[in-house]
Order: sequence, then structure tokens, then C-alpha cells
Amino acid sequence: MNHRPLTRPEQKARTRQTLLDAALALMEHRSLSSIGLREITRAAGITPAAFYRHFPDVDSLGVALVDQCLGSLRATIRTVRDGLSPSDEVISRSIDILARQVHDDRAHFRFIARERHGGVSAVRAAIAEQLDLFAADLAVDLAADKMVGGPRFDRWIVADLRMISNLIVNHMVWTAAALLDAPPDAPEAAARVIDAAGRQLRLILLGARQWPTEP
Amino acid sequence: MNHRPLTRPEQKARTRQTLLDAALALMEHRSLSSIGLREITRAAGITPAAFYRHFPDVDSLGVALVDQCLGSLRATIRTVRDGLSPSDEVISRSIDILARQVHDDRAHFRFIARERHGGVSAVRAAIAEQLDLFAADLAVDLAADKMVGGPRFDRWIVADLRMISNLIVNHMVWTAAALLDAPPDAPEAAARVIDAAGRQLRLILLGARQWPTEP
DNA sequence: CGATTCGGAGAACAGGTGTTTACTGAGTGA
DNA sequence: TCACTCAGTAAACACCTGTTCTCCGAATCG
Repeated sequence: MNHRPLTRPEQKARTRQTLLDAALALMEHRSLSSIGLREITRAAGITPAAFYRHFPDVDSLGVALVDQCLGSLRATIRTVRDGLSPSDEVISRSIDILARQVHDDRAHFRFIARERHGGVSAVRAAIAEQLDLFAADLAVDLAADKMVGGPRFDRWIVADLRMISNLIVNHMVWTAAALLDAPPDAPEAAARVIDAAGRQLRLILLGARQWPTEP
Repeated sequence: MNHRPLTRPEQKARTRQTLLDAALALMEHRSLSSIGLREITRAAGITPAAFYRHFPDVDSLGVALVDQCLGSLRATIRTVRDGLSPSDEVISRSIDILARQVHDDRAHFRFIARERHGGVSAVRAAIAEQLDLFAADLAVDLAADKMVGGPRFDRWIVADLRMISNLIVNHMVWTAAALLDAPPDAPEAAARVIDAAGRQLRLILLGARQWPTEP
């Protein structure tokens, strides 16, 4: 165990993280705008006034939380997808990976789903920005023709690529929300959601294969 | 003008509606769980104590709001869809109708989108229930083969019908939310959303046409 | 007409809220 | 080592919250 005294930036980063974690935990049953500054500091074990050393207000903490959640998730998904060989059964694997991520990080996904159209506009904007990055990533992957046996995405015009990647990203977000609505200790309910989501994704890609490509 | 004194149930129903409207108006920039009972009564012009004559708490008001919003919307959509002759261009017409509804009733749709995954579980459940009814309606229409030139929905198994109607309902909710995110006085932004949504719906139906039907 | 119902008013309750202020004391760079 | 930086403390500020109580007065009913 390393018990050396923490350097000052380390200590600051640590309590900042404690604040973020406390806020995330409080948001399991409520939304960001209904959580008070004092409530967060109480859960984090610091004084209300000390909050201002880290964030100007609760909304800014929310934005930071978005960047942390979706930033790390994007990195995770990137590495996972790079490891996917084109010979895999892409659809069911993708949904399974999503389900696993949601299961391992319920709080993060719940936060995103809850605040995506929630009451704090700065947080909404931050989420929309990150989801746009997800869609851009996905469009690149589609253009790279990773979906073996699928349509020839590389011949598509850019607008159509964005159209379908937005559709898929939205479907993923909705799937995550549906998984969260299912009770965590009911594997059969989650399994039904996963099965339906897989069929829906398959249907979407079936439609994409038939989508008229323009020269 | 009818200035006769209102009967007692009429008066009660009127202030109840005033409460619902006041709450809906307050939710333009914030979510339900962050709105206080006193705030609602202040906006409605009544005493805090009088609130309890209508609802036991704010959450129950939220549930009533869901029923009112989605109940009337369901009726509207039903009549609209019954009036659609199969010869119309169904897809673009559907999206246009949705866009018009959203434009005319921004507050209602914003409420639904915001609270669908929001912090009040009773409201979430009420919304999920109503959306399920929407999906059931849609499944019936699909089975009735109203989509001319489309796939033979009447030969599908029930599970697949639900799967695709859920997908379409979700797409509609997301489209409504996207329209709300676009500034109300920017017709070109809304037009882009409408165009993209139409193409996505077309792609989904294209996939449905190819979906393997089982005997 | 008289008795009763009941939506709403008004005041009081204990407790929570965000923000500012002056202060402490440990880590830090010259 | 010594002056300094700065994360965190403690207390006070004015204000807002949900809930309960008693009371009023007009619509209602026998």
C-alpha cells in the first residue's frame, strides 16, 4: 500500500472525483436538476462552501459528468470495435457488448439517458455533442466496410452515412434505456430486450442493404 | 358569452386544469422533479394548501399530465390515420403530421420527452404504458395492411409486428425530441430533422419489406 | 329555507436551500 | 527555512420548501 502523503493536485482531483461520484449516486432515483449542492457535498463528506473550489454550480458538475461518462465509454467502445474481426457475427456481438457495458455501469448510462432530454440545457448540449462523436465514429466504421456481408457502405454519400449512423446510435441509446428499465435481477426481462434490440438492428441493416446508393 | 355561475364540479375541474397548465408551463426549462408544489400553486394563482384538494403530491399531478397529453394525442392520431387513404404517400405524410403536432403542442411533447426517462418513476411508468398503447395501435394498422406497396404485414407473427411497431414508435419519439431541440424559429433546422427522419423511416420500412416472414 | 358539503384562504411549523464571509493549516516553490 | 498558495472549515445570511391546522363562504341538497 502506498501511504505517502498526496500531492496537492492529486488531492484536489480526488475530492473532485468524490463529488462526481456522489452526484452520480444521488441520481439513481432522481434527476440532476432536483439535486442540491448541499446534498452533494453532504454525500461527498465536504463543506458546502468547498464545492465552489471545483465547480461554479451544480450544472457545471453535470457537464463534467457527461464528459467523463461518454468520453471513457467512447474510448472503451473504440478499442472493443477495433478488436472485432469482420468475420464475427457483428450484430448480436454489438448488442451483447452494449448490454454488458450497461450492466457494468448502470449509473453512467442512467445518467445519460435521464439527462439527454432533461432540464439542464448545458448538460443536454454536452450529451448531444458526445453522441454526435459516437455517430461520427460509427460512420467511419461503416465506410470502412467492417460489416461483412452488409451493404457497400463505402459507396454511399456522406449524408446517408450520417443518417443511418444517427439512427443506429439512437437505437443504442434507447436500448440502453430499455435495459435500465428492466429490473437488474431479472435476466429474462433483459434477455427479451436484448433479443428485440438485435432483431431491430438486423432489420435496420437489412434496410440499409436495400438503400439506393447514388453515384 | 356565457357568464352564468359555474357549478361546483365545473369550478373544481377548471382549477385542476389550471394547475396542470401551470405545471406544464413551468416545465419548459426544467424537469418535473425540480418543480415545487408552492411554485405550481403560485403560477396557478391559488394557495399551497388548496393543491391537496386535487392531488396528493406533485408526482401524481405528473401522472395526470401524462394521461392528458398522450391520451388526447392518441385520439388525434387515430382520427388522422383513419382519414389516411392508402393511396397517400404514407411516410412523408406521417412525419409531416408528427411535425405539425409537435409544432402546435411543443409543451406537451417536451414534457413527454423529458420525463420519459426522468426522475419520477410513476411518471415513467405512465408514459411507458401509453407508448405501449401507441405501439399496439400501430401494430393493428400494420396488420391491416395500410401501408400500400409495403410488405405483407398481415402474414407476420405477432412478435415481429410488435418489434417493428416499437421501433417505429421509438423513432417517432426521438424525432419529436429532435424537433424540440431545434429552435422554434429556425424552419431550416426543423426541415433538416424532418428530412432525415423521413429517410430513416423509409429505410426501416425497406428493411421490413425484406424481413423474413414465417408461416 | 335551513343544514351540510367542500374548495380555497391564511397563518404557522420545522427544516432545507444557495451563497458569502473570514479563517485555518498543510503542501509548495524560492 | 520562510512566505505564500489554496483546498477545506465554520458560521451566518435571507429565502424557500412541504405540510398541517383552523376558518370562511358559496354552491348544494333534502
